[in-house]
Amino acid sequence: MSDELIKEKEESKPSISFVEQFIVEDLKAGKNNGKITTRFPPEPNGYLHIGHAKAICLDFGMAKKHGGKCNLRFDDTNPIKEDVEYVDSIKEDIHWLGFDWEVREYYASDYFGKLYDFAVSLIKRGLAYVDDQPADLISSQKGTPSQPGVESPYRNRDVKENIDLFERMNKGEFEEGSCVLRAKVDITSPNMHMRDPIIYRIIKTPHHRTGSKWMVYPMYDFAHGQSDYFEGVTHSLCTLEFEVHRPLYDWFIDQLKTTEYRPRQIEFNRLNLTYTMMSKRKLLELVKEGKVRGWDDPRMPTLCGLRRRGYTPEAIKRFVDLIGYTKVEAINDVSLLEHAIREDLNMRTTRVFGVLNPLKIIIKNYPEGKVENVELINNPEDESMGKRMVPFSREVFIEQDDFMEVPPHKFFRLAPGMEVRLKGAYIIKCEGFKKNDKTGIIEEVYCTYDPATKSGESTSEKKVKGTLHWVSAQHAIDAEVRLYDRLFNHEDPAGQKDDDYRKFLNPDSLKVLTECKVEPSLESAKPLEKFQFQRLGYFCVDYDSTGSKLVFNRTVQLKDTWAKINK
RNA sequence: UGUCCCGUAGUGUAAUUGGCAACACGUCUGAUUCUGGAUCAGAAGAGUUCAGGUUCGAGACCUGACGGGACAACCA
Repeated sequence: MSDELIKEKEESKPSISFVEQFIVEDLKAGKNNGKITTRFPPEPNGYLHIGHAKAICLDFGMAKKHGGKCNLRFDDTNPIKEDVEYVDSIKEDIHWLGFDWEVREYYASDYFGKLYDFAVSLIKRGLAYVDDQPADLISSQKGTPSQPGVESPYRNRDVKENIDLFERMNKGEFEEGSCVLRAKVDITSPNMHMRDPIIYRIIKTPHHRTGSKWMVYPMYDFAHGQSDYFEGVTHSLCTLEFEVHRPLYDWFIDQLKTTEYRPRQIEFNRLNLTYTMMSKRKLLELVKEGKVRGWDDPRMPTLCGLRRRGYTPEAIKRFVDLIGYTKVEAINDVSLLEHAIREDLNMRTTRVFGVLNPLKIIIKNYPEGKVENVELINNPEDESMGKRMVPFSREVFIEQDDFMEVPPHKFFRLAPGMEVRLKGAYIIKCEGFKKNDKTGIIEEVYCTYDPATKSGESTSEKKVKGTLHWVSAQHAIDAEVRLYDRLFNHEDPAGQKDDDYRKFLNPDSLKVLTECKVEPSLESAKPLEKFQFQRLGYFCVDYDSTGSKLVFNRTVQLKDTWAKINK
């Protein structure tokens, strides 16, 4: 290939998603004056999860890239399920991800008046009617996906009566469930959503924003598209399951529009991740049943859970970028998410020493009482992060896994007669150990060090295969470390027809280690601060930390080829 | 028995809109390394669900199968 060809290839634009292609086509065609406005429409009935992050990135991302705005709109049409608690957390999570709706914080409930008026207008045009039948009857008259529905006996009530009834519904004169307002579309349509959909129902539970002003609330299909319309949204991006709603979305817009402007719904695939699930209802169950410690349990796929786990917004956005937007219902491998966070944390975290399962090493020829401060590089990937001093002394802790009485082939760590380097300090040689005869546990290991091998000023030619992390016993700080594993031991726990997802909960998803030792520089670490514990993984200070006790969450392990060889 | 959507290496996405499949993750080599990390070099792995058709030429277009999914909440 010629240099020019290579250059051409490198400069060619990365492909854009089908969603963006539609947007670009619309913009080029001059639709809606060639402008773009999007919206992110969460229902305030739960916490945001990483699946929402995918939608947020698209909604805000497309608007920004093409010179438009993205509104935040709470889809709060069901007071029974919704709460302000969720509104606040949703706003916090969007900001944390790095997106901003500026002053455009809207609520579907802002439009209850307009929506009501539109409903009345439909009634007047003979396009909506009050149905007095009970829910199960209406439902059975709708037919099934393969059988057309039949008309309600109330379908042809006259306009005056319909208006009167609808007004009285809203005044609270009727019981919940006693009647509904339906759009008159096509009861025989092959699309169930077109079979005279219910557009208003009576709910007497007070709404978190409008209180008891309304007794009648619009259904999703009657609120969403219209809200888009009221806000001037041009591209209403949602997930695949709303594909069958689109004809109804368009039908309402047709009844509503007075100019050329119209919003367009485009559906993309939702995010599925292996070994977890995104159902808000099921996540709520995990919380309520105490299967996890709350919405922000670091094992949860919620944004607050990932945040507490040590994930960064950059890594999440990078991940979302990697998986793309298509119409294929896919399940994404968590290993890709883990790749994204490792890549990010590798560049930004300070390397520190932390020993999870301490084993004491006594260096017999190192003077008692002597302390040396050895210099360590904070991040080999980024020189500007500087260096720090770490105390070294006669007794240090190393990882239990780093010593074996009878080492297997290719074990480059400590074993009787073997030499290893204590990173940043000296090369030591194992001369013996103390073993508890009853338990078989190695309690202490005895070594000698070679003073000529000090890091940085070594006068020795000596080389060793293994380098260990360590913490000086007398200087070590105690810490608790929480190790997380996948919450479920099935790739698709919620997708098994015959089995409840609870059956697949991983009993080992949380391991708490309380005897850990970390280097003294971590003393003042604050919640959410992130580190690489050398040779182990990335860790993040938990909110549970107190002045006297540090608690760390393991975000993700480092790749471990030794563990792989060992299998 | 319906309508709609989808089907490209193990996984997720590409393929200049018809010119004989690329990237990322993962996997496996090797180099390097005071992190068995990172980095670097390289390899294996799909002939695009199947069968027809249109075409000089099809992953892409058409038809039909097959497979997966969505739709029967007074949820969103």
